[in-house]
Amino acid sequence: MFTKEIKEAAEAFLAQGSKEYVPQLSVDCAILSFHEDQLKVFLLNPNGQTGWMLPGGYVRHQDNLDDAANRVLFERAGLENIFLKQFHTFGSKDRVLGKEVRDMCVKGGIDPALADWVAKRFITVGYYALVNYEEMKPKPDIFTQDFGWFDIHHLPEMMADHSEIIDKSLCTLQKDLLSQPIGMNLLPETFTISDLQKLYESILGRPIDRGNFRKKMLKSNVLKKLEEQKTGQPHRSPYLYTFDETQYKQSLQEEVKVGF
Amino acid sequence: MFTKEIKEAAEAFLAQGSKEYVPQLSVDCAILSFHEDQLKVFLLNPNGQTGWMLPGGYVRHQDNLDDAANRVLFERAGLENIFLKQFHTFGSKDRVLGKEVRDMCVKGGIDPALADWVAKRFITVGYYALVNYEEMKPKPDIFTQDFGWFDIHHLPEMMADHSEIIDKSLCTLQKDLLSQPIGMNLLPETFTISDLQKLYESILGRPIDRGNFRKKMLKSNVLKKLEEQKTGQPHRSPYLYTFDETQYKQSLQEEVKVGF
DNA sequence: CCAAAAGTGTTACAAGTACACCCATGT
DNA sequence: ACATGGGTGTACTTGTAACACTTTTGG
Repeated sequence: MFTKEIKEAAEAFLAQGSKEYVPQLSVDCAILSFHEDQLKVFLLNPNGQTGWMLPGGYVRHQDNLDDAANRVLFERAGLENIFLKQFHTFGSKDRVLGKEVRDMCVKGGIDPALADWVAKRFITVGYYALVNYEEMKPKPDIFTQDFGWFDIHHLPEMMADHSEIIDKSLCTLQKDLLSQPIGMNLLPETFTISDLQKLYESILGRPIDRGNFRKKMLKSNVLKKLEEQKTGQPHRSPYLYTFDETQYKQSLQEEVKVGF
Repeated sequence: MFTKEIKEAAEAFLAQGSKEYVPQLSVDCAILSFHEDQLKVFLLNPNGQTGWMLPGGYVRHQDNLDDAANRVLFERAGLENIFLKQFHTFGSKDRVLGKEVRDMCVKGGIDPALADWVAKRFITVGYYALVNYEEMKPKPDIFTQDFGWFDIHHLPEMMADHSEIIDKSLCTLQKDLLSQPIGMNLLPETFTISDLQKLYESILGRPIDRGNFRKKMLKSNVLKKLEEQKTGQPHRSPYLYTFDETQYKQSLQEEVKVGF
């Protein structure tokens, strides 16, 4: 199951972890992207396990909580300066991976005592990240046997409460859609209005009226119409757009208005 | 500074704490109420300190995170089954009360080594609670020298990052106001529309048009008009209202609609 | 009677909803 | 030419904002 090098790396990681990290605290990242008209989430399948999980990490004593989440993103996805937002902290007393952890150690010939600190009950802080599918460079860590993208509306069998975490991240994203523009992080540099609509529909999980979506988006001023058109399809060529970064960031910060 | 009994209780608490609680993790509660036309937050002033802080607590190994928050509410406010909502987790690496804790121990004649676990860097999960001012029965704990209600828009000097936590709780409540009815927890059994409006205005921090507020509230169906009127003021007697609990809870659960 | 709050109505404008219509493109 | 998606427009409904008018009350 483990090569000699990986086994040694795993032992080294486990041996130092109990000193280096804040105990019983982790961060988990729902890394989301948009590909083939689907909102997808990046998942890992750990060595010797059947279920899938979110990429996560621990919080070093000298790190802010957000630093830890950014580190996960950098180490697993090779991405920096990404849209990343904390959305909820999960603290059920049953959040324990003791069995799975000991199981993995035994299978890999590692002394399970080294992993005692990982086998405890963990509180995890959930973050969601929005990334571009093409720019993402997934990097497995030593405990990963497989990884990949999954349609967020059709998840595989998940470990522990990770499907609940994903549900909550999606729910938060849906609410954020109310008051914020979304897309600069998920779409390529240029795109059509139709692409943007498909993104919104995949997030909301329901169809949107074409004409109304178009009007609302154009009125918001975050889009810049380009001269180019997208060709190669058996239909009328749509115009390409790009985000006006200044306007986009401005409307990200605008406060939500209550109607009275 | 400490009586003998309190000193012993404090020592006992500190001695067991490092075993009983998840290390370096706390919950803090912004307990909010409405009184004298102001949105108020309940604060504590610990022994020998000049600044104020939110009531908080630690998470027992056998407790869910939410249980810990509910315990704080019960121990400090004598309240059960209260509206309580997690809103953010604060994890700056600088969240350390080492100096203050050791200072308090020294002043109180307690061995500072007992408080080593409290003096570390803490990650805290923020909750806000909505309570009825009259029903609240504040109970000081052994480390409290003073406590009281403060206008959330005019806070006293706060310890550490607690003013930031309160700001975020208020901001969250303002956003929640968009999609949820608020008031059943904060107002007495019966109230006038004007009372409700003052509550909304104190949360939002800005005036609302009287006529429009009234129409919007009545249209939402969460209010039941009573026969009684409120008398005793030198003006026209307003009708009293109460919340329709069924409708209220229903609209609490309704999902936010995005305009498309 | 009067000041001030309560209850109600009016109007203008913006936003959301549901369509219908023509246009452009590769096959 | 034609099916299909793209771009645009219209009519209807609903929501928001600002404000005016009347009613009721205790002093």
